[in-house]
Amino acid sequence: MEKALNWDQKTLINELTQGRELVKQLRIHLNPSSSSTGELLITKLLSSLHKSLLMLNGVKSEVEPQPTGLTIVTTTESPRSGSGSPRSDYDSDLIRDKSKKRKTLPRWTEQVRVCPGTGHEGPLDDGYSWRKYGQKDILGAKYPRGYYRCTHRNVQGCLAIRQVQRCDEDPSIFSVTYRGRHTCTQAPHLIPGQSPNRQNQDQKKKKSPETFINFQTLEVKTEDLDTQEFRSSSFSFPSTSPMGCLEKENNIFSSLTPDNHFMGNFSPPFISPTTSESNYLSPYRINSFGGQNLQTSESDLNEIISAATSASNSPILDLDLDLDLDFPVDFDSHFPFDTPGFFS
DNA sequence: CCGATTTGACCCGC
DNA sequence: GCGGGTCAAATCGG
Repeated sequence: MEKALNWDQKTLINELTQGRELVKQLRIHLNPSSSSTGELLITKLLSSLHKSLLMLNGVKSEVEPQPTGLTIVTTTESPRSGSGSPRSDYDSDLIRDKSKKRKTLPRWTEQVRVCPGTGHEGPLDDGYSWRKYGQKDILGAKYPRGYYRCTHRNVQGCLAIRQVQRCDEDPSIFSVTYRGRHTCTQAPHLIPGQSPNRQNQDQKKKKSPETFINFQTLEVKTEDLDTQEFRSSSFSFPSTSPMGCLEKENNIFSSLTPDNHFMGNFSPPFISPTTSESNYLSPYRINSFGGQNLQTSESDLNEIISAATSASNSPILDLDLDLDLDFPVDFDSHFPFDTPGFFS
């Protein structure tokens, strides 16, 4: 998307990126719970690398060289105060209680490609249970846009929403827009590393024989974020052909989550069973603390946080703090989110 | 029977 | 008025 930087920069970025990945791997190798100091150091290291990368790229993003050859781009999506915030039940709540909420819901878009050759395509499954509540033909778009919300919306009040739209030119590419974060404690199948062979399903049962098997995140766009991260998100579902699309990479889940760290917003359970046996270590944690993949989301909070960040010079304060009132914003940056029941 | 999807109507911001 | 987003009744499917 973005034009390429000059070669030196690219090389530099490449190196930094590699360094970052190495650090992440190092983190994995270290017993995460044993050394908080080590963890902190790593976090800081990552932060430095991250900042360097950001500086190189400016605020906007740039291509991160992919070991897999896949190009992932992260871009900032201009905030659109958006149309349509009609009254849905939950919307009404939000609107009545705090009208700003809706507009500032964290939002990011991912370009996801269904792997060709698998013969599978269709609804993307990121590990969460989505319930379709609408579909709409979009002007200028060849394919309709599907609207999904978290299945547990009613039960747990989870406000996560997802919009899926197939790309005009390349039907194998879906543009998946997420809005809001999952506040629900998702089903067990969400816990990656636990039972890799049971990660999709929940939705797409019926008439869509097409079960999503492999996809790649090509692009991640975020909105309301001033902290960007290049995302190297390439992953594949092992359902049929784990290596269908790409070779396994140990950074498969290095930076998948656009925003959620602990809330588990979009943490696809892409643990290739052939890739990782790290049962003892939840990738969530890795993700979460991949550290700076996290971003602030709510624009309002954003300001506050960025201010705080620059002021305190805290390394990883660009955590997603869209916790609203549910959560104090002052938790420690190296809070042990690996606590399983942390949110329940 | 229950939960998910479909689909036309409705709402709302621009 | 238009278009995007959501609702909700009807329908589907296990």
